[in-house]
Amino acid sequence: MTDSLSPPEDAGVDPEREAATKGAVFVAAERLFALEGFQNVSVRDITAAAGVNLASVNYHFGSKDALLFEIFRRRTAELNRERARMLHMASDRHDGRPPVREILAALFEPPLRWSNPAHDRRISVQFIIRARSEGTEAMREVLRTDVSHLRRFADALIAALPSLAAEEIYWRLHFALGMIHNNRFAEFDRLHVLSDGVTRESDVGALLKRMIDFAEAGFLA
Amino acid sequence: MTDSLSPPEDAGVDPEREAATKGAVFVAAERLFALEGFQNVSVRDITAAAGVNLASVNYHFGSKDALLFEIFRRRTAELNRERARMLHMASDRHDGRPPVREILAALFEPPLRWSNPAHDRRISVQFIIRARSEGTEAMREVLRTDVSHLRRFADALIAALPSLAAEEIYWRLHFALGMIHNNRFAEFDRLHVLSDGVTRESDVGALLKRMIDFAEAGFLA
DNA sequence: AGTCAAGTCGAACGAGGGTTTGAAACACCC
DNA sequence: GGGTGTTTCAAACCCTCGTTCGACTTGACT
Repeated sequence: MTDSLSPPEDAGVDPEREAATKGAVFVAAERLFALEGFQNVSVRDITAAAGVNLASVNYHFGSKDALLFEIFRRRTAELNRERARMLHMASDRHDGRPPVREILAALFEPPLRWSNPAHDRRISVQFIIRARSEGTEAMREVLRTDVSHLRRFADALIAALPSLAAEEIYWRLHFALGMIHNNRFAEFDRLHVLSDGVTRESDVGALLKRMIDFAEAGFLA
Repeated sequence: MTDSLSPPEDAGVDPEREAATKGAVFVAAERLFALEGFQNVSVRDITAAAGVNLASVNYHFGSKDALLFEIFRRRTAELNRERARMLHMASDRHDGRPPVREILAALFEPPLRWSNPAHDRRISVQFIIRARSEGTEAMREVLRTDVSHLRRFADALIAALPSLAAEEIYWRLHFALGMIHNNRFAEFDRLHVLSDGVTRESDVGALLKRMIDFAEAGFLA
């Protein structure tokens, strides 16, 4: 959409390869928004962190809200694509009817894999989670109405659990999603305090297994 | 804490019975914050909705943030008190070692009962949920460090599940809490769209049972 | 009636915010 | 090398917001 402005026209999904300033703004904004919250970050904060001029945000993105929305669209698209890919592969492995456990893995693994401390997109995951509660009206409109991606998962779960009413599936899917959305830095901090340091957020592999175990049991109950 | 300012000194927890203006501000602010988000509501919005003068917020509460914090403290205290009461009753019924299901009921039922559309505190629940992601630094400090209330539940669960490592309990408690925090109006809207209107948020009794069933299965897995 | 503290009111202050502007710098092509 | 379109820059604009101020009203007590 905004690519018509950038001369190199890389036509790619890689933000860092765009016009240098635009990419720097994108990256700095995502980081600050994810760490500090949307309303707590000013355009001046972003441009200062990116080392570019104040007017860059409005020139390259139109407005602060449009910048936010563009980050949101790109990151959610990437996440949904990865989830759909995993679900599709699981479907292929099981003649179109994957078991609950693999459906949940397709739902949980992408955001959790990205949450690895060594991973670049750790910040993207926090951004997406934040968008869910602090997003602008435009973002919330998308989140509320665009459920096509979730429908694939709901349908797969309905097929995997034929004895369960569809209404039940929807509610349990809602619960499972809540488990993901709660994976904010602040919540990990609290858990760390509560458990006296026993829980280690860094071991995302173990966390993924725990989440799948918990949710699978809930679905099979 | 702020009672020293109100002449009638009702010494109660009922906000509406304070000095008329202060109570009106409290109620209007809670409602607006819960519905619109903390940063999207100005002091002018609050005082206009309450039908009082602009300066009332600073006169009665000190600052906008202090008003937010006072609402937060009162509502979380009420919620924690109710949860502790239910946990205590369950403990009495089972010689100090209540089963998982009753512990979860003590955790889930208070906020869900208050979420009933007919209930006054429906708005308070949404306020508390919002505080978790959009709260001020002071609120997040409390949420991060004051885990004494959760510890009671963690201990009860550890006692109820002696074969499970404490680390596992903490993680599963984290998941269960995520299920609650996801009960925002916006999330219910999305679920409603996804299920084509099958799911009914209004039936909180059925929702409570579904949540307990799901979480109990996860703990017993 | 007089006094004093508490509360209310309209008005203004000052800071911080997003956005706009117009000129300068740059890159590219004929 | 001139011309053209794009990008960068410093500065300013303009609005909203939280807060404060000083005067006025109210009510209780002496």
